Amino acid sequence: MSRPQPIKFNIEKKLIKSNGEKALGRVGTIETMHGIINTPAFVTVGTKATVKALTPEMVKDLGADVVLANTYHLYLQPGDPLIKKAGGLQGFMNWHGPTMTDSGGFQVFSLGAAYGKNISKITGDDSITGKNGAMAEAEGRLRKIPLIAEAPEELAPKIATIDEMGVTFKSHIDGSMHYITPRRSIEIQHNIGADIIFAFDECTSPNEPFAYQREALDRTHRWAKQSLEYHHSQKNSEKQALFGIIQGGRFEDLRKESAEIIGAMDFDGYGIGGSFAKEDMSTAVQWVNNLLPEEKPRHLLGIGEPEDLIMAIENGCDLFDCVAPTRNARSGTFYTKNGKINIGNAKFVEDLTPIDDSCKCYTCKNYSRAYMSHLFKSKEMLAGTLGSIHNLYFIIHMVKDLRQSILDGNFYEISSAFLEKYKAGNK
RNA sequence: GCGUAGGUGGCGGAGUGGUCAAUCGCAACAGACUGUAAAUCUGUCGCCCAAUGGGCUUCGGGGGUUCAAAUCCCUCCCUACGCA
Repeated sequence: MSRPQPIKFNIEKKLIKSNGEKALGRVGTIETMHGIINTPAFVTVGTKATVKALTPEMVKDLGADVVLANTYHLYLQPGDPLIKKAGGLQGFMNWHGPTMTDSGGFQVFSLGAAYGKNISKITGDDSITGKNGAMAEAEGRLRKIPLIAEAPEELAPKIATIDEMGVTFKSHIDGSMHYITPRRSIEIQHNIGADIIFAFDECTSPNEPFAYQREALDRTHRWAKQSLEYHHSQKNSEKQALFGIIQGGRFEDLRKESAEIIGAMDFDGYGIGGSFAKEDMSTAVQWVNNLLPEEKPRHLLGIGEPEDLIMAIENGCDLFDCVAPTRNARSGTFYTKNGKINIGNAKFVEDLTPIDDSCKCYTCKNYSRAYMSHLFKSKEMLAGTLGSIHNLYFIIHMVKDLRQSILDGNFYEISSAFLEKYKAGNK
């Protein structure tokens, strides 16, 4: 009955509301083969076995506990057999702490339904209400291109298509065709060898109607079962933990059903997936976390703006990964306690103060906004490095501070004080 | 001094009688980015306005031809190269 546990999750303290009621949030630790993750924890994204612009030593020094890479990307390049040969992800990329891999499920979405469209992990109302479709139609008329009304999907450029058994991808690198099934995703993730891996799921577009969400959810549930069964049939399940993923779009009944079905499967933890409208996220997380088994860790996939992290921590998520800190950093958008700034703006050219005067990161301790502005304007490589150090430090330490505040019993004071200043700065 | 090629918006550089306030690139100015198709993408970029439109002044200076000129002619100024 009891199989060896690849990770051990301990809850140290639960969040208590001011009226004495228990909230969903909690503080804990996840023990993996390669070290401990103190939760809630921000998971640094290193899709292609590298946190863009940073060495592993920098990532470690700025306080990251864990790095997440991507199955789809590493399978295509350099190929998972090579990574296995190189000693797994840890050995290959020289990161000796805990690691995770995403299953490639998100690429079903970003290379499929969302490909070429203005839809992303967080989607504004415009695209949900179909404004982009209308604009494309107008453009089509302008160019006298006949629109095939009954088959708009055929016109949509996508390089991933779904069938019952799996997903066909056209490599974004060289155009070659690849077929990934749940089992194949787990096989690849076994070769990559991260401490925590994810079941292969279908992340749906919020534009899809209920009927499709229903169909996709059932498929994701079947895939979850296939992922889990294959995983447990392999020795790797003794050292790698597998997380199942909850989907269900914006629908309460689907989300709850998914939490119950996936939550009842013997996963080592759970991921909450999906593409959200901003206002949907908090409710979806609450529906799901009220139902998931309390004693297993929960990962809110792909989330990470400061206000979202506060919501996620309050509502019982233990892990969250996000490309925002590093992607924003590389395009010159930095987090500060007073909101985000764009270092490219003219007002920073001669600003000799640090990005955030209260920040203790390497960048803020040693460099000014004027210097960062100069690095960006002159397109120097160091810009992305110093910027990523700051943004990751900011987000990781923000989460660490919130973790501590739960231990100290002042989460609500700390988080609302943060939000007040942060939102005022963003206007 | 003679010859040749040129002088276009902050810069580079298209255009060579009408559809030109003038392709494009850079710079500049702003915005976006949430399980990384991303060191990326988008918008603005002569001036003004009651602004999915309208008005005004522009293509070295001046003058002309024409219904119409950045584009043709004359003249002056300037630049590069060649010859003296």
